Amino acid sequence: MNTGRISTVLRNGKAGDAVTIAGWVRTRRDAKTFSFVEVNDGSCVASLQVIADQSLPNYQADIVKLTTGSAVACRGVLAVSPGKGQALELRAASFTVFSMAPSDFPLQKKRHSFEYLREIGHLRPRTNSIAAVARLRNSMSFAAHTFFQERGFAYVHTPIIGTSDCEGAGEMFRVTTLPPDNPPRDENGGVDFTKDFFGKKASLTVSGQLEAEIYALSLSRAYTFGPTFRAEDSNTPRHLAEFWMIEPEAAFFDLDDDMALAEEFVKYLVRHALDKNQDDLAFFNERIDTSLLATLSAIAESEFARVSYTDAITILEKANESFDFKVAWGSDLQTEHERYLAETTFGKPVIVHDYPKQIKAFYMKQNDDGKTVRAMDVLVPRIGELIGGSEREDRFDVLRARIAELGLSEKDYWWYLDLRKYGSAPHAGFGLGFERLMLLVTGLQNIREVIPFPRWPGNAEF
RNA sequence: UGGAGUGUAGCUCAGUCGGCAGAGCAAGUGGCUGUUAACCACUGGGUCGGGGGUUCGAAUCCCUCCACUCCAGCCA
Repeated sequence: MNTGRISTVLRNGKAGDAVTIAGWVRTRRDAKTFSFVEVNDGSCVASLQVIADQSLPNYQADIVKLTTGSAVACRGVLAVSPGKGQALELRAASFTVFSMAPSDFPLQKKRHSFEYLREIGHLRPRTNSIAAVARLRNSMSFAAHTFFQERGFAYVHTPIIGTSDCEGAGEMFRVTTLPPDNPPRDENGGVDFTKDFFGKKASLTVSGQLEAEIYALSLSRAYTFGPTFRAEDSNTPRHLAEFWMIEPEAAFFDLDDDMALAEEFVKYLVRHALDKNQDDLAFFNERIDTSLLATLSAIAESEFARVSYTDAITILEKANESFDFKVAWGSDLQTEHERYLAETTFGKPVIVHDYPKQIKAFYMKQNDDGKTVRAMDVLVPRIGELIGGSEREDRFDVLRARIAELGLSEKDYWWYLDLRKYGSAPHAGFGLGFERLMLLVTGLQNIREVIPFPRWPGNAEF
């Protein structure tokens, strides 16, 4: 079946063109001697208005009974539409009905709540909103790869399953093939994981960073883009149990290079959306967030603010604002503090850098002041933390001492330490939560809407 | 996981002081019409989230459980 895409027909078609399209009926309106059938194939927000005349052989039998959700194909000729709302319409010469959606089809020609749509994950991409998310997500994925490819970063597939028990980024999902009801026991009565598939405890990855460092210290520039798993009991509009993270890692990069890369990356992606997904963004701007286009244009053109953690604390202490959480040097910035900085103080994305070492991970490079590390977070209005990154500790002795100081086991990190022993080099990287980016570019409120099949506590149906 | 809120027709919601279960949309039937979430009329459609209690009587008050949403924490 040689069908055209509706996006192409609407963009390039002219009156008189013979075309065939296929898709799903959004709505039908009957006139005296013909029917208006709006068909959408997911290629763009717009549907194509098909004129089905009563002279069609299956007019009475099928067409006037078409329901929302039915699957059809139409062959005919494009014509200038005399009605308002569309430039072109398709005058059908033949009209095939593949299947008629019964009356209990869950999607109707009206707005549904996103909560309801989550319950019908198998059908929700047939809505304008979720289809627009899917197209934009595809476009953003492609742009992320293009950005790094253009800059000499190699795409590295880091493992999904790992056995390092202490990456320090939250609760992990255990991977095992041991029988849950009667696992092998060791002499202390505990589960004997040496009998497990990998010979030790294994989990789904919480970050590809440590492995990305291996490739950064061989290819110089590498990045990962893959699924990431956190078994936290999180129930918020910004967290998922399974999400996609982009993690570039570059040798001979210091924190300033890292921050510059992060800023360039975010702007590149936003600009790409503004350039290549105008129709979908216009849809979100109209239906979801009327300030979206203005916000994205501002981000694309703004210079991100940079402020040290210490200066940020000073700003927050002087702020004429009653925070629920006390501001104090040495404690982590709360969401309310981050939003105040991004939304009120600077009114644009802000990069906070050089955090106290006690609130950051062991692998971050220590400053000479003995108190802070070369870490940075990119905070954006409305979303909060979009990116977290750092320059990595590349000095063998310093890293080893830090591991000991935190009571971590050196033998768990033997290969990570080896990287500092053999040809160590300054390097830095960051992690960008892909779904957080999607929140930014769609204007949507809940992260469960911007991933095709969201997973959160109690939910993994589709 | 803590705090707050919500749960009524397929969907979105109203339901007053505890007194016969409602509207719009969707579906079905008929009508009208180059329509635009088309329109008009009629028809069918209910475990009021589940369980327990108070009461002559509970969608409504009380207890409990469940689900979802928002805020917060964990973070990306």
